[in-house]
Amino acid sequence: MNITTTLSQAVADALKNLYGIETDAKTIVLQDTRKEFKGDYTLVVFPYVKQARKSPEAVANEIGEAVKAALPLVEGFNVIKGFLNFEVADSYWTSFVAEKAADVNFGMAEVDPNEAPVVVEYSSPNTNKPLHLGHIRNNLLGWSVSQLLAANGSNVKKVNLVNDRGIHICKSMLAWLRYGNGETPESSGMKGDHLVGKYYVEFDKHYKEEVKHLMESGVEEEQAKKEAPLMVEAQSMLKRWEEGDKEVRALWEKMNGWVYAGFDETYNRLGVGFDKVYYESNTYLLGKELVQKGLDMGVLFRKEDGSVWCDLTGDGLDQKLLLRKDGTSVYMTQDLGTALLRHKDFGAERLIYVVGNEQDYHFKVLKLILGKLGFEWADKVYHLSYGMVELPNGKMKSREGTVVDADDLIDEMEKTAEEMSREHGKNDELSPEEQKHLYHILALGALKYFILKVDPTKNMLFNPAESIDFNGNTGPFIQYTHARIRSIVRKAGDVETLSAVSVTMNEKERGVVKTLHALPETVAAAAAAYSPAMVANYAYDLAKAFNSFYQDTPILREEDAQLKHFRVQLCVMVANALKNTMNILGIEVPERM
RNA sequence: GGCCCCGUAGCUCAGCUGGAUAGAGCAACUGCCUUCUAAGCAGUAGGUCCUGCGUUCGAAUCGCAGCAGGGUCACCA
Repeated sequence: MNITTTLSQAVADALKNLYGIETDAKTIVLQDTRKEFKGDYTLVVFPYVKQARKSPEAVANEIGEAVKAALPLVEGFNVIKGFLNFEVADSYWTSFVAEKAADVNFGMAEVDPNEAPVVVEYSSPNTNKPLHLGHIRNNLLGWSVSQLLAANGSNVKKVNLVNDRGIHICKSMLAWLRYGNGETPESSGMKGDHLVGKYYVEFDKHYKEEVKHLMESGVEEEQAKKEAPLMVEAQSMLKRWEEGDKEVRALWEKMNGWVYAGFDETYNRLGVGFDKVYYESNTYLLGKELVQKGLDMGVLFRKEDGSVWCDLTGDGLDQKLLLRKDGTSVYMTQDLGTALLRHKDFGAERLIYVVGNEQDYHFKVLKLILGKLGFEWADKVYHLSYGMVELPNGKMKSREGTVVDADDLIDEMEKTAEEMSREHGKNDELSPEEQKHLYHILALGALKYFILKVDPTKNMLFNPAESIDFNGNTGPFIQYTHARIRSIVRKAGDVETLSAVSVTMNEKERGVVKTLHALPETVAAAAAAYSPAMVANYAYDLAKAFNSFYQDTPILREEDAQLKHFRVQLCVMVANALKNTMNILGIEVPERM
């Protein structure tokens, strides 16, 4: 059993025996003892002094005595004001290391593939322009949360819902027909998604001119925006698409094909992927039967003009449109349909949507309506709502050209990683391929860590200069620590398994061991909070604890064989823990750098 | 304007269900490489935890009000 649960139980027993206070052991909180005091776990006794009718010091001492008598593992305790610090015997920590050192997956749960899956949707791009920094946060989060839930034992399925149809795609198609002169990714050497994005911008440029001209000839702005010939034509193209017009469909397939090739390249570089990809062109009609069902059930209603709505005023929200008066569906309608489809496809235990917080309202409504439609799994829908990424000079605006392109950013990071590595000159003996791979994982390590270390729910500032920093609280720092440890472990050769565990630890070793010990509970807490940031912070703490230990404690140079083995095993455990936690973040960790 | 989120060191961020003197990194300044990788370690300096009131033995954390910032309120997705 885990030491903290054992301790909690002993405390609960003591409370009952000493003062007749009945408590559930689970409600007893033990916190890590602060560094400046002696001890490992601290119980705050203030909550019990009233019932015990004694001073905090007296209560702490009495509980301390009782627990110490009950648990041999508790070697001693000290009391400072109302704080009871338990001192856990070294033997507990050393046997923990001896037991777990050989477990390369310590702290990582096994996944049962037969269990009902947790379905995570993320990425979900539009196919009219390339991926940018905002998408990067989404992709990294989606991937990492999937890894995190899997590390906590969930059977995770990652899905992507590609928005491959709609007016925005028609705009790119139309502009390409008009101004493209048959340009292709091959003919131009341009990545497919960038090429299509180029024509999306092109459309916007010409469209704005048309609107401007119309307004100059006296047309109202709103009217002009609707009447501009390009817009009219894009609309008619969308209509032809929906009617299955062969020509339009062929062009649509061609250009989407370019985009997918481009996306795949970016996904590969980012190291993310999916178990299943849905396309909106296949799912956008879903949800209409649900509307009928809702009408039959009386949870939806039809207005005089024929449009269908859901009344959410009883829930403190507005009325929500589900079918236009012409019978066509809206985003919400589709999302209801795809949720049902996904529920059926996977028999999912949970449906997680990694979508920015600007859609909080949408998902609130989605869950409500699913509930009203009688789906008991509505409360299994979880919107993993993440904050926006801002730049030092403000928000990203595609129209103002202030977007940070995903591919450019990765290129930039790789270039910097190469420069930094060459400067250090430690990797000259690696082959060119190995060097290239190293630069890649360092670049992505820096980028991913920079983004994932921030609490997902919070808006974050992306400062390009800081993101490529390789010192301090960064991905490369942790990668470096791993490489350093691996170097020691390689030099140590085969390490015997520790049999006797009677070593005396120094404070630095204790720090490392205790941090390692906290790995399983950290993963569990992070998974419960859907927060890769908690894992990132843990990895950083562990690396820091190790480096501090490494600095002034001999490992291979240690003469005492027992101690040396113990320390090497610590190294092995830390290396594994760093590798596994970084893997949760989608960050690869090098053997040397 | 209604609803939602947010405000911690010069900057970027931690601080879990309330607990001891609020912590890291960057930037600034000091030291430490003939010794297991200095992408490191050790240290100095830097705070009205936005403001006020309240709950409590105890508040950065909970509640209310105010101020500042952001998001959202489409027959767009």
